[in-house]
Amino acid sequence: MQNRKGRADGEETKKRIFATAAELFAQRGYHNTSAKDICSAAGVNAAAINYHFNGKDGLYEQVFSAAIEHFLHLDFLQALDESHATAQDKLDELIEHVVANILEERSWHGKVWAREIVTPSPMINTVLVNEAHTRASIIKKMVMEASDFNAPDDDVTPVYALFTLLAPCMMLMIVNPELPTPIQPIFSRPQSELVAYIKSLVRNQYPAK
Amino acid sequence: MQNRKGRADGEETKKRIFATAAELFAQRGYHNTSAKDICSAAGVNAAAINYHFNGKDGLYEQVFSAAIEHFLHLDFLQALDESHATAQDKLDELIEHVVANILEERSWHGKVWAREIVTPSPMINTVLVNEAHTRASIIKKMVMEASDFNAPDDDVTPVYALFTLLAPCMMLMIVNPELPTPIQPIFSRPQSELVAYIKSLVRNQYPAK
DNA sequence: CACAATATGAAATTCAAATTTGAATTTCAA
DNA sequence: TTGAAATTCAAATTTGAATTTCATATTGTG
Repeated sequence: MQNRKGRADGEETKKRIFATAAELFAQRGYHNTSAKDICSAAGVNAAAINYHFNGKDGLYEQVFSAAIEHFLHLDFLQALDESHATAQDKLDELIEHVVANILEERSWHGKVWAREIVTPSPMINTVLVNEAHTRASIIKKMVMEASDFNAPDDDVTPVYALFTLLAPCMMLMIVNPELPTPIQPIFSRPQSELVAYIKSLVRNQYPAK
Repeated sequence: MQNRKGRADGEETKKRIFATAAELFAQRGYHNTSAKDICSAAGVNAAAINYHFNGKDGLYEQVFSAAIEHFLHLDFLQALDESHATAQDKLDELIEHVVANILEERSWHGKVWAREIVTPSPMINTVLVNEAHTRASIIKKMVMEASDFNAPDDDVTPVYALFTLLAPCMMLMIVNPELPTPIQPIFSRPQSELVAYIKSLVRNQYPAK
């Protein structure tokens, strides 16, 4: 019974629901996205979410897990950390990678993450402790190694350094580029310019090595 | 009939509902705050919101209007703009003012604003065009005057400058200090240190005058 | 072929939140 | 003191979203 293959399009429907839900959750957030919205956008029946994901919550949980898995992919970070490039080069590559990720058309991973920070669901605490902490440590280390600053007993310095990198990224993830905000022009600039901007922000904070 | 004075505590109840709602909307956002939550927290009957504010939407509208009115108060900005201090001093005072506002205990104005940016309600467009644009222009001008950078035809520069100031502020407004995020330590630092940090971020972006 | 497992769709149910209602209470002013 | 307007309250209703049900359709396998 377990390994019965089943009807061919089942998996297809499931994937379509997942993809649509990810987009919508990223765009509008959990509470502004009804199950019906997802189903009609995906062109499937209302019962499908329940059948495949055991309800809207279950669907969100899977979307969020995937977001964690893919945004700031741990393997990438660790490989970068262990590479033999100079600290400055590592940091540059990280920034390029992150900005590319954020600006990528239909990249929902970062947005789902960011929304979870702004309006946390019950799963946030575990995730922060398990996933975010590991990644943050690696990034903090990289940022500090690239500067001349040798963090003393006062170890809040790396946290500020991290903050300098995170704040503009978060902003880019969260603000809707369609809205006539004062920073809207930034969204139509070339990606390389944004990358250069963030690099300089991070570098100028402490004396460069 | 019009100028009949009416029952004494009516205004009082209305104020209490408003204050409670503002706190809750700031803390949890519109969709995570039920009308019943507001009423029971305010210790009033469920019908009161409808009676005084014509429903939850009407209440939110008033809270948001007040947030616009009080956060980055236009009079303050204009007075600062027209003062005879040096550009650098003006900018410093602005940053001090904003950070103080954000960190102030029970200051809901900025949070309601920030949430509206993240998850816009239908009123956002008008507000951005009418209110945000005016304020952003003044701030951009101040940031640019304080730097050595003379904006050429390429006028995206002031937008980046604004971004450098807004991003960390937005982050502070949005992230819940109770959550074990990687940047949590920042929330227990003295306010003066945060102010100094943001000042240096903004100053270092372009050659100081 | 036929049945067993899997998937879909439309309609019904459940559930929680917002709103409305109308009776009771308070206040003010004539 | 009495009546009209303002306010409060508890209960009922409405609304909208999520979930469940069940009848039906599809597919692979014995």
